[in-house]
Amino acid sequence: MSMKAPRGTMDILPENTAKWQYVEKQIKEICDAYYYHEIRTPIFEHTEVFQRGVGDSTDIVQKEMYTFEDRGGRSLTLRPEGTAAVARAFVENKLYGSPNLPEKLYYFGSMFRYERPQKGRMRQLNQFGVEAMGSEDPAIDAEVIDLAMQIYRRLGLKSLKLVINSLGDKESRKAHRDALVAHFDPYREELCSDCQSRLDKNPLRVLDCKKDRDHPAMKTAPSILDYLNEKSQAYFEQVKAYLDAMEISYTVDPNLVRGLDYYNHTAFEIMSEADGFGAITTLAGGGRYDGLITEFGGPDTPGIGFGMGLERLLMALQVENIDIPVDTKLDCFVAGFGSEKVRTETVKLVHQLRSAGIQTDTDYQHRKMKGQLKAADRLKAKFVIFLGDDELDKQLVTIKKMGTGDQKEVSVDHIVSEIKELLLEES
RNA sequence: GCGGUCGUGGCGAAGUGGUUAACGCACCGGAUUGUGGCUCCGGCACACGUGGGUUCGAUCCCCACCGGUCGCCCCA
Repeated sequence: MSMKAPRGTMDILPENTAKWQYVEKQIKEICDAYYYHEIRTPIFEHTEVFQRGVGDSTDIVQKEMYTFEDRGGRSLTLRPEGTAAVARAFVENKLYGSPNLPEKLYYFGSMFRYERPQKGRMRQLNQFGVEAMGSEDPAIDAEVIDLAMQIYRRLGLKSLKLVINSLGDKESRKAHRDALVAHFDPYREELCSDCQSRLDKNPLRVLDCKKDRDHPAMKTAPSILDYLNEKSQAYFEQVKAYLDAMEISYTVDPNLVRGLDYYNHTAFEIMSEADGFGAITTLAGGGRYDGLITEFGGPDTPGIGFGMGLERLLMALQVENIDIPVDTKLDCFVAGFGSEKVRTETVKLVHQLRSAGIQTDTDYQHRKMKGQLKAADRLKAKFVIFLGDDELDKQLVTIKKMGTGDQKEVSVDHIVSEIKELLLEES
């Protein structure tokens, strides 16, 4: 048996971590502009957090959680999504008492879902997410959507589609739910087995079933939009008006339901329309969850947020051929060759350069001088410092500028300042 | 959980029921006694996913499993 990373997980190697870091940096800058602050919650929680937060009837809870018992017999679960945990933290730390509501939070982190991996789907996935808790202003809904779109736009993505919908408030949802059951019940036997149980547990989900998509009853199904009460209607209109004001284009899809139980009012999803993106197109999804905080024992507090898949974001960048600027040049390579005395001197010199803040590397493979030059070339070294027995005798080193091949001798005492100066000229 | 497809050195990629399993890239060395990127030459390489079966013999044929990948369900 060979040791391999578990199915659905992956190593992100140095050649790629630079891309991740770039993307994360861009996102953080945007969060800073929108004045959201980072929260870090545990990577696992008591299982109930997700059962109650996400909802018992959801796919996530029913078949996708990594749940285990710890040595103390507690049932714990690797977080499958971010919102429930942030809501738990919000209540536990009594952030609802903050004078600065809404509490505007963002997070980065790994989420875990036991699913069959495919393009754009991993068992350990990385998400960025945002939660704004404590405000029921349509403007914050629009802000959160804007923030998500801003990220994609800043990174240069073009083929995007924003879909929004309103699920209404409790009253609207109940009216719609009753209407749905009444509508589909006569056809119960004709629907797929999933939908038959959905009809009882969560009739809303019947609407986004792909198997029964073509069933005649689907087309005539009551739309949530027709059941929004006045307040819900007005709220949705206002959100759209704010999006219009920001010139963010969107499509209203009455069938956009979102899989999690906690959503109400605004729901949205951002998808990629780029060719070659694979079967899964959702880049980010989110919505309003006004009952979630009370579910965790907090005061009645509204909230809205979204989760964004970072693997999918990276994939979208690749599919749209967007280059990520990565600086791979090495400032300085020390090529030491000769006696053991030189080796010691090389170690010392490399240390000095690094201590002075100069990015420096050297050879550890016992390469010949020519091999060291090749290595320096591979590393895209700007300068190579030669240190051999001759140099040691004369207390000099030779500095070579790789771009031009120019070189000059410098006294060992002045190497650091000399290199610093040369690097300054380079940039 | 179900289905398609794939599984040969670090990477890419030929190939065969039977003596040392091509080749390319990469890497190391030499041509150039202490100087990279080009060229030529040489070298290195823990490779046929795992376990069974058929066979005198299997990397090749059969089966199972494992893994990758793509898709279904659903989602980030």
